[in-house]
Amino acid sequence: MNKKYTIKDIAEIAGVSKGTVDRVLHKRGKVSKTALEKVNTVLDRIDYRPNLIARNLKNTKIFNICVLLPDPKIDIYWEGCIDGINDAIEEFISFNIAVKTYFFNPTNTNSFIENNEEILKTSPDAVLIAPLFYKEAVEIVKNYNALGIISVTFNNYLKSNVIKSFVGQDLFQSGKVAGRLLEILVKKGLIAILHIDEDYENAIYVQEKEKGFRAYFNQVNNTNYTIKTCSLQHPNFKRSFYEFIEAHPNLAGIFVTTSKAFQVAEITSKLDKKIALVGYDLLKSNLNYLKSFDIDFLIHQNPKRQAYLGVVHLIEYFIFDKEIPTKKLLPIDIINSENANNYI
Amino acid sequence: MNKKYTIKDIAEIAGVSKGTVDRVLHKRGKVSKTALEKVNTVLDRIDYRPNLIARNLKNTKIFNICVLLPDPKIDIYWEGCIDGINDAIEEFISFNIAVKTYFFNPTNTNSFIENNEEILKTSPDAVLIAPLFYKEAVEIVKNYNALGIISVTFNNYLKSNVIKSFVGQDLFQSGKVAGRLLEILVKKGLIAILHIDEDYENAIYVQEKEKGFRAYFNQVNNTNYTIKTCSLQHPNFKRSFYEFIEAHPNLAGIFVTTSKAFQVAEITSKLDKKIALVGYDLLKSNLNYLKSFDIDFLIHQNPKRQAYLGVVHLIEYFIFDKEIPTKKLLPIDIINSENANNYI
DNA sequence: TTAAAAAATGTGTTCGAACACATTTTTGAT
DNA sequence: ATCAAAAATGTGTTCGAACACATTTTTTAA
Repeated sequence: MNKKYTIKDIAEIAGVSKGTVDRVLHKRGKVSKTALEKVNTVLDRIDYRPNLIARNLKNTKIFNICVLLPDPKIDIYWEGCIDGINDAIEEFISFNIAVKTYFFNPTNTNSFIENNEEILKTSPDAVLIAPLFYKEAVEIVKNYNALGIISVTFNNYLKSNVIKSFVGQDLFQSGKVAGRLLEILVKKGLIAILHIDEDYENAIYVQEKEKGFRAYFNQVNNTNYTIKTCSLQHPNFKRSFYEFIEAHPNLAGIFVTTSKAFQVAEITSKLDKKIALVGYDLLKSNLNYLKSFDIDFLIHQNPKRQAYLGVVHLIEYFIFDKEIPTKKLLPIDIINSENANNYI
Repeated sequence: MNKKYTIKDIAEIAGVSKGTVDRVLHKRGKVSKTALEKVNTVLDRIDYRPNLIARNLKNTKIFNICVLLPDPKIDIYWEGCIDGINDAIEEFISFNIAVKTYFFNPTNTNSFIENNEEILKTSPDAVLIAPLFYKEAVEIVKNYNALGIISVTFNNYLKSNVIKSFVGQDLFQSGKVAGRLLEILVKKGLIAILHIDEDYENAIYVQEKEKGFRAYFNQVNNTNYTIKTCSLQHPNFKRSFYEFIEAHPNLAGIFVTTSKAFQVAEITSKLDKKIALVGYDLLKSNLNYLKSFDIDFLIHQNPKRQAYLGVVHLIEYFIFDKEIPTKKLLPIDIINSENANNYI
């Protein structure tokens, strides 16, 4: 382990006071050219790293981080985020960090906007935000930037040059993962890409998954398959899905692009032929069908870890002056009946 | 955020000096019953948590952690551990932690023992150890315990009541994961469990994988398969494997229990029929065959994260008085051609 | 009762970075 | 040359926990 230098050491070596060293390090106050050169000569020679422990003890400013995400009571997918956020809080409990979580109704843009107003009242230093509503989110982060508030997004990618960072999964690539899985599950026939309860035209993230899925089959140039997109909505989901099945007797596999594979499995599990099924997310109802082999694989988006990393990145930025990665992509976890328990 | 109390606050509320509060907190020196009660009454009322930042600034003892693992130059599987260890070091760079890594030759118990002697000379506070040599490792950790040195194992489980913790993968369960994967890959026929270059009688870890694999098929009671164990060694590996293939024309799938699936793929990729293949570990040579679909899945043991967690657990124990989990099992990551890049 | 020893308490210092403010030096104007 | 202002430097303090050591109080023995 290299010797750890202190400001006092540098002052002694350079022949100046610790006040002058401090002023050089922080470009603060006034320093003569002579003193500046003396100190910089020493700094060039040694690997000085400030004692971050000491720094944080002295600094009493509390950094205020807000998290804005959909209400897990309305969409259970987001439940793990709470744990992820709390893990981050606990890990940095000794540092001056305040983290506050706000939930918006994922079916109501007004809720999104109102919660944002509440957040602004707290004068946050940074906001971690799941930008479900694209248009509104773009305006919000622009406003943050104007106010000097750092914004980081997670789960849903938002193209914007004022966002500091994105934490999430490469959805295009996850579509390719699903493609490979379905290729193994099904030797030939029709594979449906199923969007459930999504406004397909506006849901960029399901489009990305579909693109990746199709790209996989283009890439391997496998002509044994027909791929068909199908977009179904509640409350007619069941009836529409039955009609789709009857209209496509060579249906062999289904790729569900949202968390709702369990709704498909509920129906396919009762058919007298096996239809392969790949979906997303470790909801309890999905897991039940995974364990009974009615769902073959799930792709884990790990919202808990997304939220955790989003908060940790911000904390480390404030506390340790650590660079925030522009984009942090999570692994694309493939889940089967036998490894599911390791991920929940 | 709750108010953070200091020792000074407690002293004021209790009507004693901060020295007395310190003595109560640390059961140090002498404290009268009266003062003890006064302070404890306050402590019962508030959630006092010491400022760990301040504590670590004052404490100048350097905790000495050693890591003993196989030489990645000899077995590349362990290469990621270096990065994992360095990540942990970097993350706690501001704390008084010294981490030193020692490599032993994984084919030579003397090397293991000699490195252990070197470690003992440094009077470590803790050792993270990959106990490849079961018998020798048991003696070593007993000695550590007698010397008050904390030992944590990773990757290979070692049954011992003096080891503080194990970080690794549930190998039995990983065998079940492989079972489910092979069940999907192959509808019927012979599946071989292949141990390559392992002294099967002594290699508990490949036995565990096999047990898990067989347990999966017992559990689903699927009679479409015959499962056969095969143990092959270099330098006759190729010849023996060809003989095995010719002796078993209905061979449909292979489960390789070690990192050496690439050696199998080298041969199966040239056959005029497809044999499904599931192996372990993201060695470059395995990844190449995964990308060309000659290996269908790999199970990632994530040695990097094992080493990282092992070191982090020790650091947090020393620095934050954090409990070390007795056993920390990593997720059993299923890797296909499309998500591999996310894990390397 | 008194003095010495033991018990108990209180005060000051340390860790290292950040920074306020006191003090010294330099510069510019008269 | 002198004085005032600006530039520059140095010293002290703060953050909170741990702990050494000075000081006070209580107990014990004669």
